[in-house]
Amino acid sequence: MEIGGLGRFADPAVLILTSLAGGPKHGYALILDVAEFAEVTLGPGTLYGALSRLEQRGLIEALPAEDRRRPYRITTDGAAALRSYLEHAQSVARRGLLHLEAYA
Amino acid sequence: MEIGGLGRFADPAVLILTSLAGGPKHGYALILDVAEFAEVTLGPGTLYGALSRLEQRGLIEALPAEDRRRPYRITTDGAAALRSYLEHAQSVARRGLLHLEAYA
DNA sequence: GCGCTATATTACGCGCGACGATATAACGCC
DNA sequence: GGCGTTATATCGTCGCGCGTAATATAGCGC
Repeated sequence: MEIGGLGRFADPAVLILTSLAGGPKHGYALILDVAEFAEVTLGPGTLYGALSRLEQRGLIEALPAEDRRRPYRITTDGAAALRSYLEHAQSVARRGLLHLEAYA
Repeated sequence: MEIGGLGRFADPAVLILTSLAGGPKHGYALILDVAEFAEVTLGPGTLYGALSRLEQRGLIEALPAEDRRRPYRITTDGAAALRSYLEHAQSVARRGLLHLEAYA
């Protein structure tokens, strides 16, 4: 972890939902997709832990397994929750970046 | 905590830095400011805990106390860390919201 | 058969956030 | 003048969830 920084935005639940909003995926594919678009590498424990919590909360649902793959899909509730979260995050980010303009 | 949701974006460190990017503030004023612009109420433990961690990491610095108030200011490092964090968060949020357009 | 990729599960430690209790000072109310 | 309320900060503790790593197994290349 880079010294002195905040790190990136790396909430596993949000990253997973964001990836699943682009289409159903199984765990391993999520790791790769998230690593690509968010430059954050989720460890297996982090990922599968977050997946089961998300499923328990009804934000994602499991699809019939193919092979050894266990795919997940975002639910309507999940999409709604993600949208409201991201809109809120955007508004905070805009405010912050605006204030930061003063700092060269 | 609202049933079934993600909650809002509520990382205390980021909310505090975002608020301080708008000017120095002491702890109690931070609680009020954050509550206003982020609709998130930080409890005292949450806030002061995050404050000392941020100070240890050099992202904020304490100013001379007035009265019983202990004001803090964001540092150059803090501003840089915040900016890169928020830009990254924005890019994730944009991607997510774009994908979500498919969902009605 | 060996090693590497793909894919998932489980266990454990620990940071940190959530919440509550406590302290104290200043102000307004009646 | 005592009382409730706001302002302001500290501390303790409890548990969730992240991070990491170890493990399992299947398939492919060679």
